[in-house]
Amino acid sequence: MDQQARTADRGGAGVPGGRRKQRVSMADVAARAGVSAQTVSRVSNGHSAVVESTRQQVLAAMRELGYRPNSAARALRYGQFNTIGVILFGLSSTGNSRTVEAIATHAAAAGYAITLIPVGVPTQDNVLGAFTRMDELAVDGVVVIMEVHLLDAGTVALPPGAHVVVVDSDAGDRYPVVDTDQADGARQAVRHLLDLGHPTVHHVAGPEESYAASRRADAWRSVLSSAGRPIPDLRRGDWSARSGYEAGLALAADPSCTAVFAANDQMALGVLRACHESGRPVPAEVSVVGFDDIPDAASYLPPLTTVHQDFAEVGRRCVQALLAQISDSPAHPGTDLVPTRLITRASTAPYPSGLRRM
Amino acid sequence: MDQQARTADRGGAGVPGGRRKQRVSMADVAARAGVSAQTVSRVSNGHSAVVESTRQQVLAAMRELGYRPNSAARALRYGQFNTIGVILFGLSSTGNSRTVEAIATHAAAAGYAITLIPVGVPTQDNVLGAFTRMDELAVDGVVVIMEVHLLDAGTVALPPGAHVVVVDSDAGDRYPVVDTDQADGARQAVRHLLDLGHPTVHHVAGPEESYAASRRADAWRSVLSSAGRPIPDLRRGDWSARSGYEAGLALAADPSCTAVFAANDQMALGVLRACHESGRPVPAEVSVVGFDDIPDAASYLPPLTTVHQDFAEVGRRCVQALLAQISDSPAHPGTDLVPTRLITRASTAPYPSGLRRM
DNA sequence: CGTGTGGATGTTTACGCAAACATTGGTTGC
DNA sequence: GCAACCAATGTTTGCGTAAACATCCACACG
Repeated sequence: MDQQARTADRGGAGVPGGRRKQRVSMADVAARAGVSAQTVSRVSNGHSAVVESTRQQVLAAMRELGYRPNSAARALRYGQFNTIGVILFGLSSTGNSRTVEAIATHAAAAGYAITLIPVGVPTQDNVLGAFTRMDELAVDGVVVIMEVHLLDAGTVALPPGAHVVVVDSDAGDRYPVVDTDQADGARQAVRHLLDLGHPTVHHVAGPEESYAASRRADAWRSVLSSAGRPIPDLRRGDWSARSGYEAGLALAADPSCTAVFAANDQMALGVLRACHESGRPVPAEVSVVGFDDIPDAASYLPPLTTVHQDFAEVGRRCVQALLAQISDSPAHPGTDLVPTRLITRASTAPYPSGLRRM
Repeated sequence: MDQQARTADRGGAGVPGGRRKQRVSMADVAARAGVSAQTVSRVSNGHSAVVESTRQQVLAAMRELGYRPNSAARALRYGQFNTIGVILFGLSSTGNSRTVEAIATHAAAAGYAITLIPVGVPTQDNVLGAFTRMDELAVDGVVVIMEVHLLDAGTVALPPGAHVVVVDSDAGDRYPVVDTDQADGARQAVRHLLDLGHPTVHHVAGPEESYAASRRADAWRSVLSSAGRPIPDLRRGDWSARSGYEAGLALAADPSCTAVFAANDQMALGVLRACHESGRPVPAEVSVVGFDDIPDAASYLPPLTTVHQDFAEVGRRCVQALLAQISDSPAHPGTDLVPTRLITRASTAPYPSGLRRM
């Protein structure tokens, strides 16, 4: 009775109608092929020499049984999982999904899977919690994509000894950081507008907590300042087109405003709409530059001049840096900047311009 | 420096200078607390009764040593990983990232991590490969987000016995499917335009391979047909704003075209631009409806009337269905439709209209 | 021919955890 | 007062894998 029950819930009953996915193990393959489990292991990993005939037998057995190595066991044995963890705040935000996709792709190419933990609210506790979870999951390294000032402020200290790469942060003195060259991108944008003859450039910035937003705003300010131009009050949005629209309405109402640098394309879209509705044609009266170069930007009205960000490259470098760390161990703090470039489209024009309407 | 000895014989040899992240195991905690490993396990899982004083001692030891359970060992023991795999084609495509985010969030709430494998080119081999990888990773279930006709065509058969939920596919007869109610959304869009008095509705469809695109196009055709309206030739885009723009140029050149239903918001954006550039104001001369309700749509010129899709809900239901399957086992094929609703904004207007310009 | 040599394969063991079983010591019930 | 019992805790075992070590056998060489 006991015996039976024992066997039963072992193999897979328990649940009504439930055949527990009985995995095929090396032992099964070994039995089938008439060899030892170790030989199966050798074939599976191609390590030691196995005589060809044996090899074929084992392979055949594997095929017939549908054998798949169990990565849990492997991980237990090796202490590593061939998995990279990604902790991020907001997957749907413009660049993040593309960065993650690139990370996943490159990781996959190196035989790593990626495990994702989104953090809803970026508090210290949540980030640390995510890290703990990653630790339990025995990931080999972690990419933290956290645009907010959490890591740089030093409020959150990542577990020492863990392999980690940070994206979009100012923690370059303490962690290896991969980031888009925010400052240079913003400089290009502002200079472009200045070069067109605009006396100064207004800025619709991203939220205060955002590291990228600060960097862009800082660069904007510094270019204006070193060019000896007046620095208008900065308007803040929250990255959304709606917030850009609101800021844009205010800007459009100011006749002295002829050039706007929005900290991302969505907000630029909002500015475009605000200008349009306020009867200030773009680019005839107002020039607008965005940031990100999302695919849609080329189809805005008018097509948006913007700063192209190479998210895929960011992802690639993350994986590269992480893998280097995993195999080489020593992590070198420092910031790896991915260049940006200005894409000139139809939303910017020389100033002063003939008052042609668009 | 007892750590040295440990490190030396434990994992850390091999690599020069490599201190392999020496994990703290139950045995370590047990030793520290002066109890058996099993007791630590009991405390860790809160299963059997442990006397309070012992419990506290163990907890203290855990804290001091920074103990984290090793999920690899756990997975090996239990045969399951508390991980959900997500296989998808194109993370950055509009809805996917939001769906994935919702999946990750809900999965996390249930104590599951998610592992992501993006498939670059959706061929049978790649999908199967991803599945194999998931299998190796010993995930407990898999969500497949694959908008292309791969699964429905039956070309790709998912491994039987695996717990799986499919998003965005027509495989409802063979797998549990969670999907947005594409057909109903499209119907709402087309009816809306018809109700406004337009004699018929043109359609800019998504790519042929896309399941969602087919469903939307079918619904469009069926509404027109049952209303006894002429069915214009359908134009195909590839979801991008650019392709929408190209289709839009052709449409705008046709004076009989007064209403356009674009299969997604991006293409609608392109149509908007095409109409604008062709001097056919929206909505005065042409009404345009999109699909998805991406956040930006509200800021288009003019703000876009579109069909709202609840990606988060799709993600939620995926997890729910998958978890039910994991604990209950029997999977019931069938399609779970998440409702859509039309969001009326400024891109649609009655027809015929006074010829006011926008 | 015996002895070494080395290649092919088998056996043992440990990775960290937890279920099953064993042990201990203190109650309870008759 | 002793058997039956229970609660707290310890011991054994096995999950699937692969490194380390142990065998075995064929072949070469003195």
